Amino acid sequence: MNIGEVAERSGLPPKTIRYYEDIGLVRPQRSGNGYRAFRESDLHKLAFLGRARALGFSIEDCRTLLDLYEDEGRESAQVKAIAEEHLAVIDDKIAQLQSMRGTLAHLVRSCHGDDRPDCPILSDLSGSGSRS
Amino acid sequence: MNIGEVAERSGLPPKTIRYYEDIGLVRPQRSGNGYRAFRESDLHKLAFLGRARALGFSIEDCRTLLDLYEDEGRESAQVKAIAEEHLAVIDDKIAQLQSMRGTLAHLVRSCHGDDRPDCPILSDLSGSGSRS
DNA sequence: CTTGAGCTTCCAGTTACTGGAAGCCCTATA
DNA sequence: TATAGGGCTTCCAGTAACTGGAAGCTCAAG
Repeated sequence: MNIGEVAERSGLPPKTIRYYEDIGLVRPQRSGNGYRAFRESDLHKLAFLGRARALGFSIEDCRTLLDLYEDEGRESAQVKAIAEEHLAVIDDKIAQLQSMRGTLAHLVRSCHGDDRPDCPILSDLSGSGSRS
Repeated sequence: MNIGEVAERSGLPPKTIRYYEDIGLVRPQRSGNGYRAFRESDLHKLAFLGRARALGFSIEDCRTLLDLYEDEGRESAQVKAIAEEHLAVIDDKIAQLQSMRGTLAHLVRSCHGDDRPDCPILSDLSGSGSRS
């Protein structure tokens, strides 16, 4: 398989696939003409990576997960630990975004948004300590 | 004021303040010894930036907001538009994270997490189409 | 006069790609 | 057979917003 087909079947752009090879996540063979020659197992790995990335795992987490996937003697506890840690990170991010969202939504609501210059959003940013 | 005091009073690290000067967000004067000499107005700007960044505004948004803040003839509608756009971005991010969170939490719950190798998390990532 | 903290600049690294340029390879068609 | 195109290759640079670290100047205290 050439990279184009793998890209289509895995849903990853060719650039990303080449990048994943650069950083050692996949090791496709090469044809005589220099083209990458992907096996089904490479495609499988790339699809795995695509799903893991879609769940927000970092590249390094993905590398570890892939290693565990290929390690018949793994302990599922190791996988679960990574997932739980990642879940905690996601929860932190959500909490932070919701906090921002709260403040920002309040400010947006309080701004009349017309042609006049006075603006509670800017007042707040400039430090008028009116925390409601 | 030297950078150390400004850092303390604004809550921004010195490195960040120098970076903000590099990209033209603040323009402190210089003392004879080459040290940056910040005025109160610079400190005020930096605090403004700190708050805007804490709300998740991009640096370019911050630049625009700062310009609007200093423009006496601004229309509050311009500010509100930026804030609303940013709010929409935040909402998208939250939605995406919550979607990840849902899938991931489900997977974590379904993994026994012991010394055995079988793991629903890896099964899912590897593409066993068991979407429950 | 020395010591140490604080300041300076500059370079490199972070994350995970993405865009673009220059150029080879392969196939189909005129 | 010549050529046009699309796909493939590598390499370099850029993204966002800093952060770490090195080398070296400045200043105040003892």
